[in-house]
Amino acid sequence: MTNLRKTSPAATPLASPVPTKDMLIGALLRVPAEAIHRRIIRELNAAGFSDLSLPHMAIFRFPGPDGARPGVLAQQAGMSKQAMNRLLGSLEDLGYLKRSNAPREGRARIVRLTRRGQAAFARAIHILRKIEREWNAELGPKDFALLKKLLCRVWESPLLQ
Amino acid sequence: MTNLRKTSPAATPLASPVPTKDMLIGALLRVPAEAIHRRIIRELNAAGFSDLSLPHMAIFRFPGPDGARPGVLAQQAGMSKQAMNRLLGSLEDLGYLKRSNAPREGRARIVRLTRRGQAAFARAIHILRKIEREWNAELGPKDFALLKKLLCRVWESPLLQ
DNA sequence: AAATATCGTAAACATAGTTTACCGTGGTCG
DNA sequence: CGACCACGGTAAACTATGTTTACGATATTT
Repeated sequence: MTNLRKTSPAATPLASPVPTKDMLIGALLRVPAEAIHRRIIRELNAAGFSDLSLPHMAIFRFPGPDGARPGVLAQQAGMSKQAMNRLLGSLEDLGYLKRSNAPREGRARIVRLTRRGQAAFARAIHILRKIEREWNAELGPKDFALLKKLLCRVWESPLLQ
Repeated sequence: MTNLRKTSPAATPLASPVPTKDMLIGALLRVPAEAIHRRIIRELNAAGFSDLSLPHMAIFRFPGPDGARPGVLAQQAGMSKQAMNRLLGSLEDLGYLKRSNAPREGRARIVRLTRRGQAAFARAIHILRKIEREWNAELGPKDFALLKKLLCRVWESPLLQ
């Protein structure tokens, strides 16, 4: 009679009931990409970085922000400099990084990960490697390597405008 | 001297300067998936559906919402029922769909695409097929089919929790 | 030196999501 | 049967996060 949870919070997406044969490349890429994304945050949260949320992942991802300039990070993430700056401010408040002035360039700034920031980033890489091992086991080493190679070719091609 | 644009709006993400060899599966999937996502919205907007925005894509995607129930759509999209309902309301206001009561089940509702909604969904599929043709030409038919097949295997595997 | 472009920042605003709460229907079990 | 409760959907308040607009400081150009 106490009002328990009667609402559905955000959950991991449900797989669609449609045969995979008919699926187009959009869904085939999007769904696993999102699954990985969510899992990284989940495990990062469980690993002591519970103050990191989804949008922070725009920074703790591939090449990592260490040594980069805010504007470049914004461009890589596909968001405005202002939005990126807000994110950076938030992560600075949380103790994951700091912004300092670039040497010899008064207007530029440089992002530096703190020790905690480095730990979180290393952890994210660790989780990703664990995921890669799982995929490797499921698909087999040859096919997994093949999948990555094909995706690399997409990356290097002019397809991604 | 009039205040022209001095700010960087959201742009398409910049490719990172790191060799693809070192990239992990997360980025390899995420970046092309996002590129496709953005392109579909862009072309949908250009094709006369300029009132559709990014979040609407949670509905106009793979199996399509026609005949589905709001709660199921929410689960598939990985968001709360309330958020999905807001989206559905927005799309209903824009004339893309309507919600009606399900027959024989007083509490359930059914989403139905209007003619305009069907047109938009068909257009999205059309754009995706065009993208597939481009990938097919770039990678070669064999390798593109292989890529899709491998992604299907991922989909069917228990990897995507 | 003045004009202008660039990098970073800040505040106002808009959008979109979660949390909290509720209504009506349908099933369950005393 | 009737009380209870689970379930699908909805609405409002709150929160988070992004864009728009605007600006300050530094570098560059003329």
